[in-house]
Amino acid sequence: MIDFDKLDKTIHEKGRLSIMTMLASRGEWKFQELKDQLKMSDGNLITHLRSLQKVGYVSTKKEIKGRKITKYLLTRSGKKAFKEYLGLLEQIVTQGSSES
Amino acid sequence: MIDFDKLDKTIHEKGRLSIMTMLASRGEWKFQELKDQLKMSDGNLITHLRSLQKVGYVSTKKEIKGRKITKYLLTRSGKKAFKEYLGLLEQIVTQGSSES
DNA sequence: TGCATTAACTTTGTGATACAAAGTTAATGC
DNA sequence: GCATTAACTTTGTATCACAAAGTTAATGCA
Repeated sequence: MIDFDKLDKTIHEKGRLSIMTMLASRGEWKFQELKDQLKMSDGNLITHLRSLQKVGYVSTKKEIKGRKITKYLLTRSGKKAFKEYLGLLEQIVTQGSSES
Repeated sequence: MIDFDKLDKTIHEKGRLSIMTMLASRGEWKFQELKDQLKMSDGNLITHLRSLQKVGYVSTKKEIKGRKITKYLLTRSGKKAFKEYLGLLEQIVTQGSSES
């Protein structure tokens, strides 16, 4: 039986899952890029990013020169947590496709 | 880019996802069996089952003889929706594991 | 010098909902 | 007829996703 208690609630939410997937697929994303791709409001996006930072999955890089630009990326711990989350998804896919 | 809008919100919630996974892996489950396996309260479990029924993913079979027993199973539409949901999970796993 | 513009926020309000606890109904078996 | 059990229903609470609007600070152009 799959242990659904292990399913990371922070990652599992749709908005944050899409953020995590993007960050995992490519190193760094600007706030604006995430916003454009995911079509989220400023408030919603920043809130999700904040909660991902709070649990230590995401960090930021600030541009020093020019207009203020913030880039978001996964931390080591974020990569690990996401990997584990994907492991669980794989289990679900496998079990769900078995159709016994 | 993965289309996260297609991610079925009814299925995606942890509790209902675990129910759907169980129902997909084996034909019929008694209310009691689901409750024991998933360690949910009566109220929580029945509420999730109701919302799955409401969207037509789950149906019931009642025992006619003996103590009242209700069995839950996926409908055709539920199987289809779950399959599509799993398709999206697969995309996420694939993209997430690519680590470009 | 100052004004419009833009990025990245913060604040606030609302509606939805996961979940637990406790109560209800109806049937069984002793 | 009384305790027990399955399958609910009802109710309350706390969380949280999301949008809208306001804030701050920096830029570049008039």
